[in-house]
Amino acid sequence: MSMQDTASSGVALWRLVADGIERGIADGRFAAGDKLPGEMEIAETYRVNRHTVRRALAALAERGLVRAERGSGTYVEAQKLAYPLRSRTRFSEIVGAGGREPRGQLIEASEDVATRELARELGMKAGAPLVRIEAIRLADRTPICVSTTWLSAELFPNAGAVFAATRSMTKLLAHYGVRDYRRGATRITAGIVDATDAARLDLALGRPILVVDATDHDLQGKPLMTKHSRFAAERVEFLVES
Amino acid sequence: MSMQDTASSGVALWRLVADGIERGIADGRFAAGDKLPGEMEIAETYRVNRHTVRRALAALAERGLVRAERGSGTYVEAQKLAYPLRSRTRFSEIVGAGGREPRGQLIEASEDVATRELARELGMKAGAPLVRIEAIRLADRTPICVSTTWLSAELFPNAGAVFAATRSMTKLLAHYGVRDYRRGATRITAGIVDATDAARLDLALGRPILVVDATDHDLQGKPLMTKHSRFAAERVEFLVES
DNA sequence: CGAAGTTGTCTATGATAATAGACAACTTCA
DNA sequence: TGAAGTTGTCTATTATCATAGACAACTTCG
Repeated sequence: MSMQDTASSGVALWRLVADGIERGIADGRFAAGDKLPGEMEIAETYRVNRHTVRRALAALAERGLVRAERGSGTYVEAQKLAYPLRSRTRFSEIVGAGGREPRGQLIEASEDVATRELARELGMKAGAPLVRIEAIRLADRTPICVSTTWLSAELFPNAGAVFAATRSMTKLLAHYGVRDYRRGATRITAGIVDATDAARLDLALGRPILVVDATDHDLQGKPLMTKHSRFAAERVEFLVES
Repeated sequence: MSMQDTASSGVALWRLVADGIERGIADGRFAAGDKLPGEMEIAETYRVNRHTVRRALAALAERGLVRAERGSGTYVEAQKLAYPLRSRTRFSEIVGAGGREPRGQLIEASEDVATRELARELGMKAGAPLVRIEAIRLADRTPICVSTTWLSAELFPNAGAVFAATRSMTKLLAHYGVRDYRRGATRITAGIVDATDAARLDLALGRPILVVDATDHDLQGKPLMTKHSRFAAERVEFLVES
């Protein structure tokens, strides 16, 4: 097939090939680490020139989805999501910047009371009412992390329902009039996934996780929410900027 | 803006302009009969050459969305076919109500056996003989949708030939003594047209389709046929009544 | 080692995309 | 009538898209 065969669609051929391969990766036909078919074979299935296939693969490689090994083949990258940790950290922006679609999903929302630790982080008294939101975040269809978020039940009444609707912490805060916020200190540790999180993250038992604790503040420095997140270590790599 | 300014996306500039104008028509910024901004003005808003705008407008004109009048302007021509989804849904009536002439055409008819899913929909056993009818429906000469329809080969023997002659599902059923029928649950999703359907619907590659799965029942609730239809999203607008 | 298969790179050609400028043909409106 | 604004058409140039062939560099495996 060449562009002039079909009524010109305004979409480059290599883009169609790249989209096809990417869908194959997204829906699991090609798993992480798998070897893709050879360039010649791909060219035949899409009925395009090998160079067109190379263009498509180059685009995917630039986004880090695949990696070519000379003489051997092209492999699906153990697609670790590059996750820069800055003061202005937004999951949706990070995932979107990688050309993938961010999704958030509420697992559970409940009322809670502040432990001494939580109270200190959030600048309130121990025993104060909190909203606890358990959520999962995905890039395309790949689970990236599960987070437990605590917010003041007084400042953010009904926060669980709002998050369920907006599926985004940023939008949740905007709903209460918070237009911007900053991340405070972020603590990173590692651990082994427990059974609950393993199921949520579609991870095998015994695999490592990155554990991140962080508190977000408004521009005046007032604490807004504190988070306890568990990332699938095999899918993420944090970038700490110096 | 030129293609080399942005990281090359594999989508032609004129296509971006055309999509932008089409969205303006779809969401009502430009109503049917309205005059579009002049080519120069469009070129400035999108920061492209006037010739690029003309390419975009030509693509829209070929699809019948706009009509250029020399010396005067370019006008919005058509509107989408309003397609209400009710229990009594007849393609011919919907199209006829819009003052257009409905047409149906057989693409292919073949014998098939019921998968478990089809068997459940049609209330039969898996492996039961089916007739599969691939058909296209048009309003005047514009393709609206392609449908794959499955019917019991025992209840509707030779259904393919009957449809080829009558070109209407309603008439086909009447031929077997079914005087009236109702639509059951309808499932609507969206997707991207594949190469086969693109050719049948006269759609460019990469354009969206509405995917509708539905099963029709007789007045006693017995399943008659189940359909898998793909509508050209740019030509149809579903109306779900509350 | 040697053969087969893979990715990387080079040259070359034709079609398409996008830009630029100029002018004709036509409509609208004062 | 005439000026302003619109679409239609022409030539020209540059960059990108897609194809084609050939060969190098490398990996894998018998």
